[in-house]
Formats: sequence, C-alpha cells, structure tokens
Amino acid sequence: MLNNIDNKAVQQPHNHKSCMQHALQAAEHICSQKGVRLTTIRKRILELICTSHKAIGAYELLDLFKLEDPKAKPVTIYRALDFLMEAGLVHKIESLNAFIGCLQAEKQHKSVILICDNCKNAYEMDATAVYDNLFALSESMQFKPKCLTLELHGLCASCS
Amino acid sequence: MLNNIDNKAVQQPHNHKSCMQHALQAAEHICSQKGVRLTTIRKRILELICTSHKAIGAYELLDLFKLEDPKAKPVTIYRALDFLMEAGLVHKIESLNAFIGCLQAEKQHKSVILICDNCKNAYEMDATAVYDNLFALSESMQFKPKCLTLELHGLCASCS
DNA sequence: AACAAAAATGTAATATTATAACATTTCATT
DNA sequence: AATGAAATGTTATAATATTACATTTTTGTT
Repeated sequence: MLNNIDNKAVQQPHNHKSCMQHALQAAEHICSQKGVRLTTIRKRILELICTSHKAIGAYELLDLFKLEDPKAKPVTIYRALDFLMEAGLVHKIESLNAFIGCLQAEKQHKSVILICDNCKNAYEMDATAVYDNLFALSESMQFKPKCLTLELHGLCASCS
Repeated sequence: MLNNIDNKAVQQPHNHKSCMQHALQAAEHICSQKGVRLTTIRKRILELICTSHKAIGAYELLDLFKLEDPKAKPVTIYRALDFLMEAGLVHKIESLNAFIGCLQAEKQHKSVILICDNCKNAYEMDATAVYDNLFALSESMQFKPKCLTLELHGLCASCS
C-alpha cells in the first residue's frame, strides 16, 4: 500500500488502482466512524476525484457525472464536495478553484499542497512544522489562528 | 511613518491617512522605477483598495468606482487589479477572492496574510523562514517551487 | 507638428464558479 | 406503516472572471 503522506511515492508511477481503493476504504471507515452517510452520489464523486491526482474543477466533475446521470446539476456536485471536504476526504485548492482527493484523510494532518502548474497533479506533503510555527507566531501578535491555506505552485519532477 | 511589515502596528488604531499616502508614494516610485504607467484609473483603484485594510472584492471595487464613473465595467477593475498585482502593489487573497493593498511593496518580501474572519481586516506578516523551509523541502522532492499561497484565517486581536 | 506603433481603455458579450430557495424522495427509527 | 431528519431534485440566480474587438491615448520618431 501507498505510504501515506509520502509525496515522492505518489509522484512516481504507482498502482493507482490500489491508491484509489485505499481512498475509498478510508472514506467508508471515516464516514461510519463519524456517523455520516457516504451515499452513492458522494462516493461516486469521490471516485471521480480520485481517478487521478490532478486537481479537478466542480464543473469538470459535473461533466463526468453527467455521463452517468445526465440530469445532474451543479448543486449536486457542490453538495457532495461540501460533504467530502467536511469529512476531510477532499481538499479544495483555493488558488485553482479545484479539488483533490486526500490520501491521508484517516490521519489528522497539517499539509502543504504541491501543485504542478504544467500537469496539474497535486500532492500533499507534511507541513506540521510550518503550521506550528505560523500559529505560534500569529498568536504572539494577538491573532487567534484557525485555518491555514498553504499551496505551493511549481513544476513536478516529471514536468521540470 | 508606519513601520513596514509590522503587523502589530497596523492592527492598532493608526493614522490611516499617512498609511495610504505611503502606499501611493511607494506605488509612484515603484512604477517609475519599473517604467510602467500608474494611470489615473489604476491609481484610483489602488486608492480605493487602500481605503481600509479590509479585503475587498472586485465587484465591491466596481461599485465604488462606478460612483465616479458610472459606465465602468468589470474588466476595468480586473485590468487595474492585474496591473497592480503584477507591480506587487496589491495581493489577491485566494481563499476569499478578494484583494488587499500591499504595505511593503517596495521591499521584496515573503509574507503570510493574516485574515480576520470577523472584520475581514487582513495584514501581511513576514514569513521568509516558512518560504525558505518549504522551498527547500519541495526541492528535495524534485519539485521546482515557484509561488506560495500562504493565508492564515482566524480572529484579530480586536475581534477575539 | 505629423505620423506610426504600442499601450491603455471602452464596450459587449459570455465563461466560470458557486449558492439560494423550495419541492420531493429516501432513510432510519419507532 | 408513520414519522422526522437527511438527502436529493429542480429552478433560478448570484458572484467571480475573461474574451474579443473597437477606440482612444500615449510615446517615440521623423
């Protein structure tokens, strides 16, 4: 199985089928633990997101989903995305208005997303030290930190 | 004059008029140095942004600008914003789709934006160490870093 | 000053991203 | 089976951002 939070590993060619299975199993587990329902739609949207490691937009997802349910509407997607984000299964990349599946949803984590501006692949890397540093720093300025957006754009190994 | 990159100072009540004058003078200086033109429209949009330290949306800016030029269109604002961002005079807050004036445009800087989710005031704080850390870390994974989005949401001193 | 090229702005249309409001259906529990 | 809560369907619209092309203004050159 894919070593979680190991960016190098997922950047390499890897068995993506098992990668996706892992994500879906984690999703089932997390949802049952939280007592929330991973419905057919939600699960399918998650699958579509996890089809690749590329950031995907809500309307791209809608187009894919419409192949199976032609009457689907934007709000279907956004509702599923809200659910999946709330559960920590999906992250929004604010600087792209796009979404990625989370590979370590089962662990509470503090990560930076590395985004390749060429191929749009995006991976999380642990950034606990950065979080702790910035939270402490901001608190010393009487700022009460809640939530950090941390996205690093650049070129991945394959594209540079 | 306001000490640049001093978040505490701008969070306090301060002489905002001089704060704004500083921003405009810096803008003039930077543009003449770069050989680009701070036209009437661009300057005015910058002024409108610098009226407060609150993040402001493009269409809010448009509404304000329309008071003076009722025929103004969205693209007028976006073009000015593009120019101002390119010149480093304005930053976009990706997680809000909103904009703030930069208080230390004259210095090359690596900063985190502290955003108060209550009052929407947003301030930059130096984060050179974080940049250097993340850039180095990502390079060690064969990722070629270009641009970091670093936004910390929370509550400012006044609002918490 | 006259001109040409480049830059900026005007104008219209439209693309993209996201949410609100309310009706209906499905699910879990009794 | 009846009930209430959660999820989904449906319609409409809000909010954010860009494209394409016409016109005007500025700059540099003659």
